[in-house]
Amino acid sequence: MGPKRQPTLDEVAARAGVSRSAASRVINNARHVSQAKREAVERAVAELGFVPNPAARALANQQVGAVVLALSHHDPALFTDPFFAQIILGVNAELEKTELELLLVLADTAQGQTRLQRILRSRRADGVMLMALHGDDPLAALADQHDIPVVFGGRPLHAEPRWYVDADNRGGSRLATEHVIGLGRRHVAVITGQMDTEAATARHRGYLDAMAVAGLDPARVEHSDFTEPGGAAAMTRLLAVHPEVDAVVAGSDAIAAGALRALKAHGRTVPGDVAVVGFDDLQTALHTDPQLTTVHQPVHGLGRELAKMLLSLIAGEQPHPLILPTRLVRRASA
Amino acid sequence: MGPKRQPTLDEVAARAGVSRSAASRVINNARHVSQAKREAVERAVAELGFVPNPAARALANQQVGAVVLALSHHDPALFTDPFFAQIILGVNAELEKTELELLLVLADTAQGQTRLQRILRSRRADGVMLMALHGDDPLAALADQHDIPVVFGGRPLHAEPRWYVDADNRGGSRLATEHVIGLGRRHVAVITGQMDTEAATARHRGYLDAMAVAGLDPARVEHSDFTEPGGAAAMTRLLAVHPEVDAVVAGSDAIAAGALRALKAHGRTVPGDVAVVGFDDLQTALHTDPQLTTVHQPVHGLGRELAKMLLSLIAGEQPHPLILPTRLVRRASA
DNA sequence: GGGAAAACTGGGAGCGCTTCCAGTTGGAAC
DNA sequence: GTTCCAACTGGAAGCGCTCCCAGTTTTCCC
Repeated sequence: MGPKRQPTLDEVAARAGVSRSAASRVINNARHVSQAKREAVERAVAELGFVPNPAARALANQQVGAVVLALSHHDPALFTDPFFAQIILGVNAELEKTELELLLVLADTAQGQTRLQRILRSRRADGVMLMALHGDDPLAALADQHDIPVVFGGRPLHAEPRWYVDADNRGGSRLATEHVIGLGRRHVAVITGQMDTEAATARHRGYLDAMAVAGLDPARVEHSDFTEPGGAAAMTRLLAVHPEVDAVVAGSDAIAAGALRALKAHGRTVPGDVAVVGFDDLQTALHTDPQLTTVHQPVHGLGRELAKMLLSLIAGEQPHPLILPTRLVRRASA
Repeated sequence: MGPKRQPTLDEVAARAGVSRSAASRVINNARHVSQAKREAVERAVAELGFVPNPAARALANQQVGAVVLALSHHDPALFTDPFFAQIILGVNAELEKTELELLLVLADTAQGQTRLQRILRSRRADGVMLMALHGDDPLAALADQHDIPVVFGGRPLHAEPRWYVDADNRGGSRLATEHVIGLGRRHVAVITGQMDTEAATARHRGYLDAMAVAGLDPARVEHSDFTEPGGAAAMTRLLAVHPEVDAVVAGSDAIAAGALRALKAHGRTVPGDVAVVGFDDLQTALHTDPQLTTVHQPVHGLGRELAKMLLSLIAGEQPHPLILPTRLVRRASA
């Protein structure tokens, strides 16, 4: 920590022997600067190690040079899910191409909500990405209340936002269900995530779709959260109520991992006695025993598209909502 | 997105019938404001929904109201480790008590490095938390190059930063090793993380400490990265070279999980044939089969302490480096 | 009731950068 | 040589907020 103040544009201009305006034009490589002055300024910039002050820039420009990624989840433990890590990586990958910084807001608590509100109101960012909304989430309404672009990752339960990126949850889940039915399983159960999320309900619908087409009874259902312990607990309940179950379509890989553990504890073999299909296709799916047959959703891509959509919105374009395809990945568990 | 411009301090002042200075004093609840004016201003603020513009504030104040958490890792996949999620949660928990925003920088690529440089130079943040440095990491040197507080999470390999928070890696690893020795194991191996990290080398040293005390041969060592596949590969190598191994001290839970998988694949039972001890005590440790005996390190707490240290540094205090205790958690694998 | 100390008050000068605008310049065309 | 136009140039006015400071009002003692 040496107290060296950063040089200002004025100092750069002085050193280069030009006016501040000219220097500014060079920095922003605008037109109307002669080659000579441009080079002089560039030299001065390099020599002084000048970096424009973002606060001053933001003030003059009315743009901040930062966007926020808000992760809304009621349970901090959920943030531990590699899903979010992949989203962040995806967003980051896209942002790295720009000069924009990433503000991370964990809007789980009431604290976080207020925080996000404040950010929106005060123009601390040029745009917002909002992830994983629960049904009662007040964040959803925030979008059109403020003069700032907001894109959604996934959809809120009871609203269709103007801009969002989502995965084809329903289609993917249908694929998964069809797969186990194709395997000859007839007592197919489903373990959902929180039903106050769009993802969980859509995946449940996919299951219903497939079961209806096959003419099978879709009544074997347990609700859970998106965690491993939740999945294990749900599986245990399922075995108690429907001991005949011979396949499980899980709402996520974590749930499937939990189900696997519970099945093993109850002496059932996988996929022998019970076939299990997950959803997400994260690293976890490779580390279970047996490895998980699962529905792949492009999580990293979702993050990237989220960022891209926001960028194009900030650039004044009018992007279309996006639904990314999902596909079945066959491994050992089904 | 309604184009409602946010009100400015001037408008608030006008509405409250006071000067801008007075209004500013109220906002920052400084002294020298009569009760009457204070209330008038507060009313105006509420009515107008005024929120101070951070850019203007930053410009006038010379403080930004944001800190950055920089995660340096050479492999994006590593970021997926729940370890980082916990760190982020811990940091966030502490930051929520303040008005500071969190800037997330993934400094894995050269891009990220430049980015961090730029942030430091341009005073885009009031402080920096730097995590997980590899030995050759140029980030380490950044600390004292700029007039901005920097605290380290973990230590760089060849440097002792002025301010850091770390876990007692050496002590924890020694505990783990002593534990398996106490179990009667004599052919104790170690699988390390990347040896260009301080954490991995310190944990290796802990193993050496315990082996020396017990008078055992500390030569069974394999190096790996901190991932599950890495752990599995290392375990396989270990079995090939030292088939007599009866205990493994792993450099992380992920490594241990991989080792477990490899052991099972090679027909060894755990803990029967081989005892396995992990390090971290993250969720993963509960989801392996058998559940992992492991060294607990307070990751969330590490994040919190990291943030607290930075805050106190920003507040002008001189905090001391901190080493958080680790402890052995006994479960089924050893 | 007088005087000094304490408590307010608002004007104004920045913080560092962008950008409008009224000039200048330098050629090319005539 | 003019004339004109496009390409430059730099002064100046902000962007919204903080804070110093000189001036004004209150409050408090004796």
